[in-house]
Amino acid sequence: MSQSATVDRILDAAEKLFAEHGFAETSLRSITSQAGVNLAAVNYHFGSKKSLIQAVFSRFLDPFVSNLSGALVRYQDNNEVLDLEEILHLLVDQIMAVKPRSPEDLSVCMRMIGLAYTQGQGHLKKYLRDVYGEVFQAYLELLVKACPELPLNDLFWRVYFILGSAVFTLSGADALRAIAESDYGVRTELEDIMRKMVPFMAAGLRSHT
Amino acid sequence: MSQSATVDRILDAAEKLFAEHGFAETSLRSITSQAGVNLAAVNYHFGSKKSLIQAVFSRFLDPFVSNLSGALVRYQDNNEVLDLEEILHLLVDQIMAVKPRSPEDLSVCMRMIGLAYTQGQGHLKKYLRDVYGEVFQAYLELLVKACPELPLNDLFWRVYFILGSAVFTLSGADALRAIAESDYGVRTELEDIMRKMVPFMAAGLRSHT
DNA sequence: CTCCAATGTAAACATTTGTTTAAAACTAAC
DNA sequence: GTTAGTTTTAAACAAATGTTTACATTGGAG
Repeated sequence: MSQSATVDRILDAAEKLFAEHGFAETSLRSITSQAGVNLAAVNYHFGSKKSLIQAVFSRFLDPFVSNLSGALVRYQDNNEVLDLEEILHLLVDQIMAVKPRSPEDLSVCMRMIGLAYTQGQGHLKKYLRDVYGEVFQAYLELLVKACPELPLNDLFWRVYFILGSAVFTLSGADALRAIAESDYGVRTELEDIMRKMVPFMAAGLRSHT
Repeated sequence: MSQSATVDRILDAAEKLFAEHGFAETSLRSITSQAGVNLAAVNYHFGSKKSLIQAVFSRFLDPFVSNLSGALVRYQDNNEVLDLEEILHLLVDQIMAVKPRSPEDLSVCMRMIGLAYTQGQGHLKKYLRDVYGEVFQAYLELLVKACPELPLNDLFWRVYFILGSAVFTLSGADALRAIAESDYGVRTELEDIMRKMVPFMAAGLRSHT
């Protein structure tokens, strides 16, 4: 078994279990046994459980953010002004461009963002800001331009409103999709959920008090 | 020290620590030492840590839901049709009517709802549905009536969008308020945040694809 | 006062946790 | 084929966890 095989098996197992049970509730032993590797492999390859969590995180987020960053500078260079729907769809497109590895990684990622922000301290929040803060700011600029009449202070809060919608709905997406299917007989894919968010969020951002 | 004093001290300490660090990351020892009571007191008075979590939950949620339930039947009896803003403000009012004990309990409660829904299984989700499901359904009815042209399936998802906004923003409210104050020089109370949510959510619910 | 149930306390319990160690197995270059 | 470096393995580690036990203390009712 080559190195990358072990590393990937750990990442896959961790991703799945984190999405199911959360981080604190998932032990290294459950991860390694699910991955079929030795317990010590996590500390050998990743150093610590915290680093493993961040590795799961960045495996999904790195390519997504890098794609997004590319798209953002493209729009900045062209000085294009996008409307809100286009700006929001940008995220959906970039997520869909990265996603095809598994349906779980998006949920894990969203759950991590949720924990990072709802959990007062912790390494995740700092990690997020340090690694992805710049692209986040650039994306914010786009939103500011698209909402010229909205006070910055209000935009600040609304950004967290839409972030909350995404984090909450997508991190529990599996359970919600099951409910939607049994109650309304409609299969809703992750992409469908995100598409449904766009007009909702755009209208919310545009609303005036 | 009478019984209720110990019980309340435990609940206060647990609420504060849960809000700061989360549930799994908060040990009974930290709770009891912060409360100034013996470690065994938690198991004596509550039976287990899970029950303590639910007790913290219901101390805030019980009076809130009972108030809300009263308001709901009042509107049902009068056959009044409220618009979306009024329906959403109903929640703000009922929360504010209960809240004045501490600013933390709302955050704890929101975090618990978040965990209950984003954490695949767990006792919290079942507890929530068993105890408060009925009122939640009644409130949903109000929303359905206020959005007659919206397909039920879409309303389902949008309800979780607004729930996500509330859960995410309010459970991390302390940190966000600090950022808002330092970046924009505006002190934003919990009630202000909730008031800002109302037009955002109403517009989102009304939006059409 | 006496007694008894309720409450508080200290200590110990068995598990589980993340991490480390030291030796074994493997891999590939010379 | 030997060697040097990397990876895997089993075992042990210390620390922390929720829970239970057995005993003390309390506080009011008879």
